[in-house]
Amino acid sequence: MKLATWNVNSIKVRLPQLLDWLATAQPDALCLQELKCEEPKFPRAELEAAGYLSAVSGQKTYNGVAILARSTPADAVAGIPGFADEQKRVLTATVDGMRVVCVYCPNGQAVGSDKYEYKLRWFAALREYLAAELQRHPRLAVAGDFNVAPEDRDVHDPKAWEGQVHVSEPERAAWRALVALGLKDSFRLFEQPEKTFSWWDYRMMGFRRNAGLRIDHVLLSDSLAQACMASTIDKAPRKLERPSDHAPVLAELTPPH
DNA sequence: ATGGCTACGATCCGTAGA
Repeated sequence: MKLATWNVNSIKVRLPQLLDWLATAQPDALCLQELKCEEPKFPRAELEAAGYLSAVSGQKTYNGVAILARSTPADAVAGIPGFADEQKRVLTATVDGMRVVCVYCPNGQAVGSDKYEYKLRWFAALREYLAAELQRHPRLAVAGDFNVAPEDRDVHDPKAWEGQVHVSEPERAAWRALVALGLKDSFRLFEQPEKTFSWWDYRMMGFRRNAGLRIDHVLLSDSLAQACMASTIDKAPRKLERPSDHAPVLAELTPPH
């Protein structure tokens, strides 16, 4: 089974590319971020016609997350229970006996800003939630835009980025605290080409220069990690006209016994 | 030179992303 995540940066603008990508990549489950779309306007029918049912937590202009799957994502829960937040950044549902948490982690804007403090508080709440969810669901996947580049090798120019938001030590510590729950970065389970990234700035010809960051991730609990056969980043959609600034990240798992 | 795109909702620019 193929599990994927993609920050589409507007479901409305990217729908044609999304439909093409679903037909080509054929994921069994797909986590989407930055829908920028309220639930009533979510293109449910178009996706269903393409063979995908959806759970959606939408928001106008900002944020918004969804989980697509071949059958209805079950037992969907929006948000982090007990963490009051207007921003629609988290959606959890069960797909093929696997608990899938779709996350759009805060950007943080700048180290020391209010949004940065919110990012760190948000990660602490996510950690508590995932700890509890892991107890209930040993087969757990957390997929999405984490807005953290875990290590310097996930950064095109570590010197230029040193100490900046997305790579600062408190953010990386928050990432490691998630991993310490017993979650594996699926991408790093395998040998990977150097300078593989999942996001490139629209400006300064970021993609042409491969000036990117690896900030989109699929984390897998131990039992899922054991079943993981491959993890890749598909740069093809980033090459299209009017692309999202993020590329899809995939993890391929052998079916459960 | 700290900018440069892109999307959105409201205009004819501001906010936000990363």
